[in-house]
Amino acid sequence: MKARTRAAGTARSRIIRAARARFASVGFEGASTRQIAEDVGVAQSLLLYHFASKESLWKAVMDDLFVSARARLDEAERASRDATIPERLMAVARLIVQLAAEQPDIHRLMTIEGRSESGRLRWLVERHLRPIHEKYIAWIRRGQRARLIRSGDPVLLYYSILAIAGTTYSLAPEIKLLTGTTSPPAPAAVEALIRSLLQIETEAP
Amino acid sequence: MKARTRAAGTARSRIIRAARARFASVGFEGASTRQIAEDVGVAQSLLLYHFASKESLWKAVMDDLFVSARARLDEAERASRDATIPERLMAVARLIVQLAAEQPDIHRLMTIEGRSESGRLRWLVERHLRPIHEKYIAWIRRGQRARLIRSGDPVLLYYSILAIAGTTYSLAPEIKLLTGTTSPPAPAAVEALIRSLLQIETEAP
DNA sequence: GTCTTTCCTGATCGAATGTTCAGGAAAACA
DNA sequence: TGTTTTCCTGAACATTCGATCAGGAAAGAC
Repeated sequence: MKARTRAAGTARSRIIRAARARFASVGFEGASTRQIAEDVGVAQSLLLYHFASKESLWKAVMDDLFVSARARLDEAERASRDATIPERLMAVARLIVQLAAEQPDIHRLMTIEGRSESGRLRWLVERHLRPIHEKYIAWIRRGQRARLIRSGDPVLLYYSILAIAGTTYSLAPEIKLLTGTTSPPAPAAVEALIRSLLQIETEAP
Repeated sequence: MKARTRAAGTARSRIIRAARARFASVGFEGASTRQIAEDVGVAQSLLLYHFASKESLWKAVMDDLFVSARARLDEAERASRDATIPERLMAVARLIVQLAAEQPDIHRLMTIEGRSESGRLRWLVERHLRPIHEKYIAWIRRGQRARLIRSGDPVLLYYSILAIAGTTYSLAPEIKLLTGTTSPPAPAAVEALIRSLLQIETEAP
């Protein structure tokens, strides 16, 4: 049982990883199952054995992505349990920047789906996005009531955080072509930008 | 001659408009010429009569987009000719926000191409992006030397402006699904956010 | 009127798309 | 060992893809 599931697991997970890259770069409609299968080095029919359809493969990619992301978000929340709301928010923002830097595909996948109201977007919002987003938007609102965070539409502020963190790394190919710089900005610099966006003052030690 | 070119002009431009929408929502690979033709209500072969290939249609869409955008940018520059560098930059930022609000497809098209190093991205960077971006990044640098703009990587700051302005409107479908709000944030609110990001102080009248 | 250029359609091409299915290989169970 | 479940392949399906081409319709030139 062990060897079998391990072998199956690697094949399945390698498919998911290749599919994530394809979906992230050319979108759902643009990605082809044959191309993904070739990336992995398996028969194309294997994709449809493990996942009933192209769409359910896409859902599996998203589930895989968000399961690990949400686990790390929970961890960041627990670690900052005793801090102030703005600092807890910054702890989350720091992780978001880190995730975006490690796996720019996350932001690519989400911005490619969020632009048109499709069934996949609805699925994504209800299953993964809403639980995450609503929590942190509520945090922003709390911080604003305590006058510790910049005023203004909390949704706009929240999406600005995601935009800065994500775009910096998901548009790396464009920025590289434009500037010639090989390495993207350090997460610390992006984090500092978000801090000044929210007008959270740095704590004196 | 007049009636003919007018009729041709409208057919051609209607194709460009429909192609822009399709490319923006499903990307280059995901968009199909047949679908675009159906949107316009013409034969698919007409697309390849006016534009030699799908790729040259995409380039025509981009040219059409940037010709008008750059004209308006030039106008904003001229109008703010006598202002300080930070205020000139804010005048440009205001226009960028306005453009993003009017035509969210612009940001969608650019973020969909900038994520993978393709021939189309290289074409776009050299033909349109570089002349625009390098100018404003130089502006940021000048403002920083005069201590009128927040310090930090100018490229990061510039792309953060684009990210905030664009994402707010290009992800409108997602935000609408998430929050239920029908109307996106007012451009003035986004502009104020950019101002505080750059730490540009509001002038006293 | 005729002639010529421009605009547009329909049919068609080979290649690629997602999906289905029969059957083989491999592993786990007995 | 033999049996059963799981994993995987190759061939085939109908549909759609971008592109080509012959020819008709429309419009301007003469």
